[in-house]
Amino acid sequence: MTEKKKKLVLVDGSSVAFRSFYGLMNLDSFRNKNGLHTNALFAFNNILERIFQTEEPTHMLVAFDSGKTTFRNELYGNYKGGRDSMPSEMAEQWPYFSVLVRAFGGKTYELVNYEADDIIGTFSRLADQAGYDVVIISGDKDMTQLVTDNIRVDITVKGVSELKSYTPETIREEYGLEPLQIIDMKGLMGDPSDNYPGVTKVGEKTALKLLAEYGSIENLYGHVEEMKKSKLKENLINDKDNAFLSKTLATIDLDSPVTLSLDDLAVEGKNIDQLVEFYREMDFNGFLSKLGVESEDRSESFEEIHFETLTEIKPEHFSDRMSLYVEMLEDNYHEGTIIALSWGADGQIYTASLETVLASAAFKKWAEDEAMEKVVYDGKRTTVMLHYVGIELRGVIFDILLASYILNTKDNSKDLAEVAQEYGYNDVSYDETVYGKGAKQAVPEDAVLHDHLARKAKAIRSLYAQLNTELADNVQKDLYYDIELPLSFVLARMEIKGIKVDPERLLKMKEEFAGRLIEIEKSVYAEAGEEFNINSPKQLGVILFEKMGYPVIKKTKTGYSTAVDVLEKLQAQAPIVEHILNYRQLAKLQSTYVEGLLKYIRPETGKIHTRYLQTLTQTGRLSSVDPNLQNIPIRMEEGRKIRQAFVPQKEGWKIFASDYSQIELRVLAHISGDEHLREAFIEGQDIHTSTAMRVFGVDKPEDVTSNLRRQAKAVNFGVVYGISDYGLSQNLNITRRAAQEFIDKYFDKYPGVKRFMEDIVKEAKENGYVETLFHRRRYLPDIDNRNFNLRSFAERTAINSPIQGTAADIIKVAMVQMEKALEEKGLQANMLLQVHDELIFECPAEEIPILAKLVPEVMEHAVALSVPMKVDSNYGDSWYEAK
DNA sequence: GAGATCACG
DNA sequence: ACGTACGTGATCTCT
Repeated sequence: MTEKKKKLVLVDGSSVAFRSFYGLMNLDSFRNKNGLHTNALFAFNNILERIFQTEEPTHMLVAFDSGKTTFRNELYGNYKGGRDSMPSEMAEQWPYFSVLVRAFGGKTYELVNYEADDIIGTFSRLADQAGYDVVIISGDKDMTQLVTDNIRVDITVKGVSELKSYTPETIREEYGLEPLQIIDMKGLMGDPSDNYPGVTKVGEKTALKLLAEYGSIENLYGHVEEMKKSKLKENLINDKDNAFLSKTLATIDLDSPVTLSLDDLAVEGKNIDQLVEFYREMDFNGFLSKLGVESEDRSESFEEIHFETLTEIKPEHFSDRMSLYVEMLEDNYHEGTIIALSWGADGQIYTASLETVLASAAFKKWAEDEAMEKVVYDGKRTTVMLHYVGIELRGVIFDILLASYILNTKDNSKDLAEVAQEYGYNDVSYDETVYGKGAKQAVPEDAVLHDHLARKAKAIRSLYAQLNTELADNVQKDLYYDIELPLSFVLARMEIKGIKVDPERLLKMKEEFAGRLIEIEKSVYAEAGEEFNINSPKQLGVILFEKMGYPVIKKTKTGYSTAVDVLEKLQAQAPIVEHILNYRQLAKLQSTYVEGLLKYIRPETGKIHTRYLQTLTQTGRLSSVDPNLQNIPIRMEEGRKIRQAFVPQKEGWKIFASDYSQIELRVLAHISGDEHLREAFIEGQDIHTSTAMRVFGVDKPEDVTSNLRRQAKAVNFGVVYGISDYGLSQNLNITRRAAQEFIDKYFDKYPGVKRFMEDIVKEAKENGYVETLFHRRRYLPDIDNRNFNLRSFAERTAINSPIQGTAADIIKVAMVQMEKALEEKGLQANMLLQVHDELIFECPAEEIPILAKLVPEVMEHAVALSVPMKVDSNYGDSWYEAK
């Protein structure tokens, strides 16, 4: 047996610790019982776990910077000068990083006068020479200078959740440089974060260009006089000293006087006792459970809970304002099975099996009694689950999950324990701990199960007052009580009602598509000269760009892009592309819509019951799953025919649909107050034509060509998305410069919109969040991030969220009112679907004239804006015909 | 489980 | 200089 090759993992402890800290900036939610912040330790633990799992190192070292000054300060006094001191939230965690590493069985090391980089550089060289495989993990790209055939460098991206690997090949690909030339690049660029200058006005692009030509700083300066006169040449000459100094500073010392040998770095294996102790100290209960010690230890640390598991339920087991929890492991409550239930109030908690509950009249009576108020966790889910066992839940006055989502859209876990912990309540286990996950998921013995459910019932009841107060503090009680909570029950009824889908229609399409797919496949193979999997972008890329030699237009992380916009650019020169596009379109329809939907038709009723996720999106929109009925094709006629399968539930009934016209732009007109945008809506103009006239200086609407209108439409969309020149240029296939001109023109003509955009970003910076008209919040922690990408994204989000979110608020109000109106008028019509700005109903044919008046009436006046709302309606024998 | 692609607003 | 349009979900391939 050959010995396994030795593998050394070197972690840049200081840099990864900081990345952990800033990557998981949710400071408030990561504190242990003593108030110590633990966010960075939590993230650091994750990365250590991943290292041991994926790399399986035989040797390992985590290096830390030591002290304030190093030999580099002797070369350059200002080295790393001007840095803010470590935030106190980080400083208090600092001593624990090495404790954690040692518990994992790894070594830590620091060396006076040297940085972590130098320790790592030195050991990587030693290990490379000794024939080890070496992996370096850091948040600092400078490390890539250490890459060799045996040394790989992984740099953290997105906090620490992702790593990007650098090998000699990837460095050549990305920079066109050999690893050692990274030092020259840094020399020319300098490093603002380490506070040393390079050559004035030289950034990455220029540095790469220079190195492509001259190879190194030394050679560059050997030939600098031969360069033709330019600002660049001047700067290079002036800053020569800087360039050489900063190259020296950027060079990692491969020969630092380390006092350990490679053998000292051998991995010792996890010290479970130390890990358990550490996790307990930090309150990392999730990690404890992964060690398999959680359940006993954790429940020991729990307060004892008093509850009764009933085998016979009587009226005295109920009182007003109790919590209610119904347990089911499946996500999809339309087809899952209830395991058991729990309910109660202070000092009076009960649990019972489903069988026991169904055998008693008392439970049903209490559950259905509107006057008996209940607090729940996920009211919609609870309502639907109980409906399927013949109980119509009423009297729900508070939903913890829904409230938590309103308070912070990020706090929306389906596991009650996670949300509870967010609010400082820890006396309840995670579902994963109790039930396990994946293939190992199972219901535990009754004692454990009922204890878990009793704790949930207690948690729900305890959290109610706290969340209610926070809603009041945030001025969100109206949003919660008048919109979201009533809506959850409207949605429950829509889901339960379901929509009828004609399987015959879909089966016909399936057959037709199958035949055509085979034909198209043949054409593709004929053009390509071989058979391959057209569904594989990887294989398709090889055929298109290697075998057939078409020009590469765009690349993805993993290879060639074969997305539509790329293929369309090839269409003129590549006959195969037409077939591929046809294939893609049909394959999508076939797998996602024809076959996909058929799977969801319930044979007993012929209906599909989607689930709306009310606590998922960051803007307040709904989403739809299992199946998604909010993305049924409409843009292409071929796909639109799918809608022919969506029909009314009864003979002689019709499908009726109403949609808001331009709701987001109307919302923008309202909240920005821009007079020109408002005027266009008040006067009932076509908004894109009106924008075209103003932006392109056209006097009469009839002179706006379809092309101008199309461009204006793209600009309008761009505005709603938080416009950027690049985004618009991509969308319109024009130059960035032209796009920027459009944008400038637009802002010139719609100054109110411009002001809104500036103000809302300012507001986000001041408050840390933005709001809709109804005070729905979205927190934007990245709004001040030093990373340009993250910050820009947060800024665009600050612009878009109040617009998209207010539109979502409006249709939600309309839905609540709509259901009430249908009820009051005693109509048979059912509201079935919501697709962001439209509502779809079914009704007897004779009710069509009533709906045609009632629905737009309700939708248009659900909310009064400073511009009118407009709603268009249609109806027919299927969803397809309601267009 | 992630990435690419494509369906919708 | 940076590298992008905003919000979603399902399916397929591939590691």
